[in-house]
This record gives sequence, C-alpha cells and structure tokens, in this order.
Amino acid sequence: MKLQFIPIDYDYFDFEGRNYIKIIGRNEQEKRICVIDTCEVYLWAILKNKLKQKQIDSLIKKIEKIKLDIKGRTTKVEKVEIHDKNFLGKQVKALKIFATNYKDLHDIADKLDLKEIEKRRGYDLGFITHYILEKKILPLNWYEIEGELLNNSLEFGGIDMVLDVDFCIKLNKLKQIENSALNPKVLAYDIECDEFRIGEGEILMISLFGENFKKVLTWKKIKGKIPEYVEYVKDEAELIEKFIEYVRKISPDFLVGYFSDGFDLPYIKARAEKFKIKLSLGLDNSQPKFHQSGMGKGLVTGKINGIVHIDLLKFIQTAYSQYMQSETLSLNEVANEFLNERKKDFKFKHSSKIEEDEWEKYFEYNLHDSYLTYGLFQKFWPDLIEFTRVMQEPIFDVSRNGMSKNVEDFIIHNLERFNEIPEKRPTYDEIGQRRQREKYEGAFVLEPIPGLYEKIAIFDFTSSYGSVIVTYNLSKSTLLEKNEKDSYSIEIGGEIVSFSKKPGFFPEMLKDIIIRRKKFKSELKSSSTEDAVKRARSNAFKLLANAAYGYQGFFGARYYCREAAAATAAFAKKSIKDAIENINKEGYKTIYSDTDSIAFLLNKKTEEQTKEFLNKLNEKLPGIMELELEGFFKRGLWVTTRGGEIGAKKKYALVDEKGKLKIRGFETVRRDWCTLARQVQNKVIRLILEDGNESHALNFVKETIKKIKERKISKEELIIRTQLKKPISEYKAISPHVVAAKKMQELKIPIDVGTLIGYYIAESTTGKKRELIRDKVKLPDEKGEYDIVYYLEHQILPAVENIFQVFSINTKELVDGKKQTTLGEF
DNA sequence: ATATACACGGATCCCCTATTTCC
DNA sequence: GGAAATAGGGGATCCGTGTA
Repeated sequence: MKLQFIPIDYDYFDFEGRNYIKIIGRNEQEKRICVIDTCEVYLWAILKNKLKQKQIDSLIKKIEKIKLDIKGRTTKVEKVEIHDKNFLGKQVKALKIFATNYKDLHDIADKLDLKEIEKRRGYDLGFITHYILEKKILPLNWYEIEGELLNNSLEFGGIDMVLDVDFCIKLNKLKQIENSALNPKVLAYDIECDEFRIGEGEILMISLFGENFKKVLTWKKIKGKIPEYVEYVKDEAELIEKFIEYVRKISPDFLVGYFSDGFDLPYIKARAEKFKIKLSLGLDNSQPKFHQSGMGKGLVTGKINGIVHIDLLKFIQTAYSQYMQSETLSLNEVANEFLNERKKDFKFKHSSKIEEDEWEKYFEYNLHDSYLTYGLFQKFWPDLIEFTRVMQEPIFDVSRNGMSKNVEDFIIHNLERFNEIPEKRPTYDEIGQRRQREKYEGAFVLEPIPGLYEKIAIFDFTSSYGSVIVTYNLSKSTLLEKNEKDSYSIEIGGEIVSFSKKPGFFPEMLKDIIIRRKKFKSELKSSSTEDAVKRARSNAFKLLANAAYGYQGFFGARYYCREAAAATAAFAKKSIKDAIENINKEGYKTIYSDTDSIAFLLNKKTEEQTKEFLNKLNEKLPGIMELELEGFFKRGLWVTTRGGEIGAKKKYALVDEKGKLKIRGFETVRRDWCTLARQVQNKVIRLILEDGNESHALNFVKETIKKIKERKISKEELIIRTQLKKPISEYKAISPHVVAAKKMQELKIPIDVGTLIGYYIAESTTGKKRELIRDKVKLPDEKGEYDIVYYLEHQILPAVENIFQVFSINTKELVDGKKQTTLGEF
C-alpha cells in the first residue's frame, strides 16, 4: 500500500522484546493513519586514543558477548561496528554497539565501564528521538510511504484492532514530498467548577468548540428556553461520559485547552476516578497519562494516545511571553492581545449562589472560553508547526518545552552533518557542581547623564550574542585547553580563555540560523502579503538565536560551557565599547548604552549622514557582527536613581517624530505599581517629551495630588498587584502582598503560586506608633479609606520625583503643600 | 532545576544606640 | 537608680519586576 502521510503524534511500544514506534498522522484525504515501524538501536563507545588493532578486536569480541536478563526480558549486543566519528569536534574511533532494546542501553553502558573505553554516549536520547534521528520521519512534514496494511492482523499483538484509525500500516519505504499544509482537526475545551483545587469540587459544565461545532454539556437544568448549544445530562458522571463520547466522535488531531495540563484535564481525571469512569480518550481506548515535569511543584503534562493534547498556555509562555504586552498570561489578556477579543463578563460565584437567571450567562461564558482557546490555537498554529519542524521533535513536546530544550533538540537533530556523537545529559552531581560555579561578568551598561535630550539615534547589534558566538567561534567543542597563538582569546575574571579558529558545530549551526533568519526577515519586509508561515519560522529562528547564549550558560545543558558563555558576554562588551568609541569619535555624543544598543545625540548631523556612517561602521566589524538602525527619535528622557546622585540605568523614555512613545523600565511599565501612579507617570513623560518642557506636566501632577487629598480617586486605581512567587510559608520577609495573600486564604479565595495578589493601603486603624505598611493592607473588596499619605509619598511622588528633578523642581514640596515636613506629624 | 547577567526600588529584617518606661 | 522596653536610624537582605 502506498499513500501520502503527515506524522503528528509519536508513541512507542515493545513487542517481543523489541522497540516499535507508532506514529499517528493523516493522509492527503485526511484519513487517520497509524504507521508502525522500528529501527536499529545502538549506543556509542568512544575508544581511548592509542589502542592497537588487536586490542580493539578483542574488545569487540568481548562486547559482542554481552547479554542481560533484566525487567523480564533478554537484551543482548547484536553487533558491533567501528566508525570514525567526531566527539566535541575531535576525531575519535568509536564502537557502534547495537542492542535489542533501547530501554536496556543504560544497563549495557554500565557493562562497558572498561579501560579501553573513554566514554559511552548516545543512550539517553529517548527512543522517539532516536527513531526520528535514525529514520528521519520528521513531525509535520509530508511523506510518500509504502507499507503493509495491517488488517485484523495478529502482528504486534493485534495493535490495529484496538486502535481507532482508518489504516494501520507497517512501514517499508518512505520519501519526503512537498504538499500543502495540514488542515488540522481541532477541538478546544474548557471546564467550570466550584472548587479550584483539583478534583475537590463538582464539574458544573464542559464546553467544546471546533469547526462547525459548539457545545456546552451540563447537568444544571434551568427554567425556560436554553440556547441550542447547551446539552443537558443527568449528573456529573454522565457529563464526563458525554465528554468522552464527543471527543471520541469528533476524534480531533488536537485537543486544546488553556492551562489544561494544570487544571482541566487533571480535574476531569480526578472526577472520573471518583465515579469510576474510565477516561478512555485515547485512540487505543487508553486513559490520559500524566507525567511529572519538574520537581514536585505539581507541574504535569497530560498525554492522550493518538490525540495531541495541547496546553496553549505553556507554548505561549516560552515562545511569546517575552514579546507580549500582556502583564499576565490569563486567557483574557492573551486573547485580547492576539485576537482582540476578551472573555465574557461573569463574576465567579459558587454555584449554590448563582441565581436561576444567571446560568445562561455562565453557559455562554464557558463556551466563549473554548471559543477563545480555539481562536488562539488557529493564531499560533503556524508557530507550532514551524517550531516542530525546526526542532524536529513531536509537537506534543515542542509545545511544552522551554527554550533550552528547544535549543538542545535543534542541536541533537543537526549533529549528523558534523558526524558528531551526541553529548550526554549532565548527571545530578554535575548539575550541582555547575550551579555552584561563580557567576560570570555579564553585559555592559553605560550610566546615563540625566536630562532631556533632543535628536537622538539608536543603533543596535543584530542578534548580538548569537553573532558574537558565531564570529568568535565560542562553544564547548572549540574551547582550547591551552592558549594557542592563532585563536580567539579573551580575559574572563583574570584568566585568558581561548577558542579554536576551526569552526565548531555549535557556532556553525547558529550561523545557519542567523543567516536564514536574516533572509526570512528581509523577504517578509519586501513582500506585500503577510506570510504567516515565514513570519513564524523567522520568529522561531530569532528565539533560537537569542536562546543559544543562555543555553551555553545553563547548568542543565548537554553542551554547557561556562567559558563560552562568559566569553560571549566579554566579547560583546568589547564590541559595544568599541562601537561607542567610534560613534563618539565621529562627532556624536553617546547618552546611554545597554548590552547591544547605543543611544546617541545627532549633534547637528543629519539622518542621512548617520545612515552612511552606519554603513561605514559595519564594513569594519568582524565576522557576522552587524549594527542596525533602531530608529531616530525626537526627544529622550533619562533620570537619576532614587538616590538622586547618579543616572539610572535601564530606565528611559523616547518619542519619535510621529509622536510614538518608547518607555523602558519606568514605573509606568511595571505591574507592581498602582494604576494611578502608572498613569500619572505615563502622562508626565508624554507631556514632557511632547512639549520639551515640564510646565504642563507639573500642573497635571498638582491636580492629581489635589484629587488624592480630596479622596476623589477611585479605589480601583489604587490597587497594587504583586505576584505570589512561592508558597506563603516560604517567605522570610512578610511583605504587603504576603499579608494580602494570607487574608485571601482566610476568606477561602483560591490562591496559588503565581496568583497576582491585589490590595490597597488603607488608613491606619490600630493607632500603633510603629506601624509597617503591611499592617495597613486591605483587600480590594474590604471596606476602608485609602491612606492619602501613603499614596502620595509611596506611589505618586516616587513615580514623578526623579523626572522633575531633571528640571530642578522639588516635587516633595508640592505634596507637602502648607506643611513643611511629613514625617514629623507622626 | 528547566536560557544568562544587570539593574531598580520598595519593604522588611536586623542590629545598634538612644531614649523612655517601669519598678 | 537600674533594668527592661521601645523608638529610630541605617545598612543588609528579601522580593518582584524590569532591560537586554
């Protein structure tokens, strides 16, 4: 049988002691296909340097005899080959040792602790990764496959009979082909419950949303007419059964939720267990499997056999959050940013307190959440596809992995063209040692001179750290033990480290990424139509390039190299300092610089001259280092630190000719300041940048102060929001948000690590002399008057004080008004 | 444990000394 | 008058959140 096939989900099983892969995908008619295949299983033994042929021969004989009886099966070494390979850039002789079962490779490796063998590698990749590497059936790429149709066959224990697919095929041949993108079948879901702790309350309803399909399942019957999408069931048990039934009937490629790894799926699982319902969502009727990801923190991934369960929150977190405006990753904010739609209004109440006529709104709300989740999936589908294709790992994993894992997957799947044997994961002890290593020196930040400036340009290095890694060949495999003459050398913490000039595989891969990304980016710029796929791939490469530096400095990395990471920062530092010097030499004046960007005054030079100068600069830069023009700006503002004497770093505001603001670091971009302070500061900055002087801004602040004093400010504007970053009991310093969290706990308001805690500072009620701010914390719903002095002196003043100081205005006097001191009145 | 370092700034913690309170 | 409690100052530390 011959057909076209696109792999979506990968799984494996053992049959008669051997490993088989089971790939679920679609053909061009959108039929669901299961492909069964296998591959050779092996590990590498890297030999010591000066072994004689005789020694190698007898070693091979010895290894060929290895046979293990463990875990109820027999695994043996099936054959041994000798190969010329590279390991960390060095040529080595290595034995390719084939064995029966991948899961036993570790035990085989234990038997290979021999004096002739230098290192053992390649047995910690996982069978699925190993298989993809071996057979190159890459996820979400099209293939023409040939194979044997399994039809009620007893081969593999009758696997095709229990599997709900159109065809089950044992693979013989495959060829990669071009085909249009997959049009995936997607079903989004969302549940509503009374209790937020997993499984501790009833599930009131479950919504489902797919193409031409919307449904809210509930056991709550209300009077009157109900929307057609609501379907009643008898009770909660039937609710779960109906959910299973619909998922099975629709049988989507992707079952999508938002925070569903951490909430919806485990919740349904817990309730199903309570009612002794088998949650047979898998194509093989199996229940979702939950894997602990991370240590104890309840971080779980829910895997359903054959149907890819996607938790969009996780993907958005790693792939997008750093470029987002949203201050939280709540469905509401994220949907608003990407879909321009919000959640429906519905204030959460316990179901017993919901009025009869409110239920319909609740159903609508529940359905809308699934609708938004579905919309977000469509929005991110190009990114999910491209990430999966670039990393070459199953979408289930790629959608959940952090950036370090993505970088590593990319490396592992690109080692072959360098003939490299993969490095192993660090052991627990190694990780411990790495983590104890001292921090190295990072980026250079130039202390600005506070002031309001006119006519500014900003240059920055494109993919700065990535370009440095490529240009200076910085990696674990290129690090030299001794300083050599013809090498890239730099001082790190008083010691010189050197890197070979012979290109290493890691910098070479990175070079590829950066060059391809540049190509995509320029294509995107020149083309008139929006190409979502190109944009997504460009974005995937950008993220990879940016994460490459962090990867080498990350203690959990296979290719961890602190020296390379430190050298990257050091070379980058040198580059930016050189650039600053050149810019100043040309007659410009540098105001500020951070890591890879430089802001400078044009000093009467024109924009054209500056662009020409940029080209001139670029000609002199080494390797792939490149400066680009970030933009020209009409005005820019830099302030002092709170201490008052020195210029504050990582804090500035710019306005371009079109009036567009670019604000960095100021309180107005920080979510842990109250809205009022943020808005006031924002307006002050805007007025000053627009006007070029402080007079309007000052009046505005005066008005605000008056309003605060007259209690004309609504409480909502005064709420301070701070995230709870760890369990309450672990806090050493009991700060205001911890007090607020404790109050919420007492009121049984669900809080968890990660919850944004909102509170306001109320007037003192205790009358104690020595009162801390936390003693005046009140929850937003709690009755009380806001503390005027606190909001003036701890929110508004700190937000604007340093700005007005640029114009030598002491705002503190404004606040005090008639009074001279404020502390004295206590 | 789940990419890195640099940076700001609020609030508490903690130690020290001076002052007040109490017997 | 002397011991204990409290106030207040100031640096260290904790903590959250940014920039790059």
